[in-house]
Amino acid sequence: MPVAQLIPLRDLQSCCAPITREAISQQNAESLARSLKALADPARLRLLSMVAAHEDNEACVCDLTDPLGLSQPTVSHHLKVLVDAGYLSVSKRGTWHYYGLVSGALDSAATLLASV
Amino acid sequence: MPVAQLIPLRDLQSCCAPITREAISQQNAESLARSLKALADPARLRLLSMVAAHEDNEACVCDLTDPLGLSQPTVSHHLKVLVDAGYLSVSKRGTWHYYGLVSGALDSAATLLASV
DNA sequence: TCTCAACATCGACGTCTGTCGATGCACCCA
DNA sequence: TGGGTGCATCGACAGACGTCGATGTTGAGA
Repeated sequence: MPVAQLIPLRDLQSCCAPITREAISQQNAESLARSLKALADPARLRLLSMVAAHEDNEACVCDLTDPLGLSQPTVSHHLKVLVDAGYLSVSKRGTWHYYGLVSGALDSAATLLASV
Repeated sequence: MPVAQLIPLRDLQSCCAPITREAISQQNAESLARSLKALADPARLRLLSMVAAHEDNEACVCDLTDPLGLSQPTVSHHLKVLVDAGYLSVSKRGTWHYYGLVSGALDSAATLLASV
């Protein structure tokens, strides 16, 4: 087998291999980065997991604050970030605010990530 | 059908549903957050995608700087972050530094994320 | 050995982010 | 109607982050 078939032909003026497909667009990169930034915090990952660990996939702030070891305003802040990013939803019943998992949100983020 | 069967019985002293499984640990949350933080930036997502778009999944800095629209030190910084997080690897041939995808790294991050 | 090119590192800067105490708001109950 | 509770918002602060120009390092070639 000739060497030319073993080593792909390349433009020797360039240092790199040719491009074989489209890269992600700037807009899509910014959108995915925003979604990932909302998840890229240990407190928020634990909040998501703790909500998922509750029956019916919902929990109220009072049950999340103590196990997390953070102040109530900080927990509220993190929950707001997760709601704004579309991972959690809120429903208010009386004085309690119930945060619930948005089904499929985490999975679709993971799918987008794997396709980068 | 009795109401008791329509509305799940709950401890009325508590505001939330009971816990049905273990939440993620603090250590695992911090580890996953570090991995996600490395990805949670549009420039780094585009870098990963641009490397993946090159034949053989590798590219050198000079081919990444211009399309990204950032300065060479900034691109170098982002590449270092991706290498430190295990998403890229470097191989040096002469003056050129080739950044290559670490196979499976993105997928395993996506899998971890989906299991939160 | 000298120069040039590719890339990393350094130092500095403005901005964003995580955190908390203080405070405000809505709801329940006596 | 007044007090208490659950939660959000505000203001402030320290630390982390993204970016760039300047400079250092390493290898190739004259």
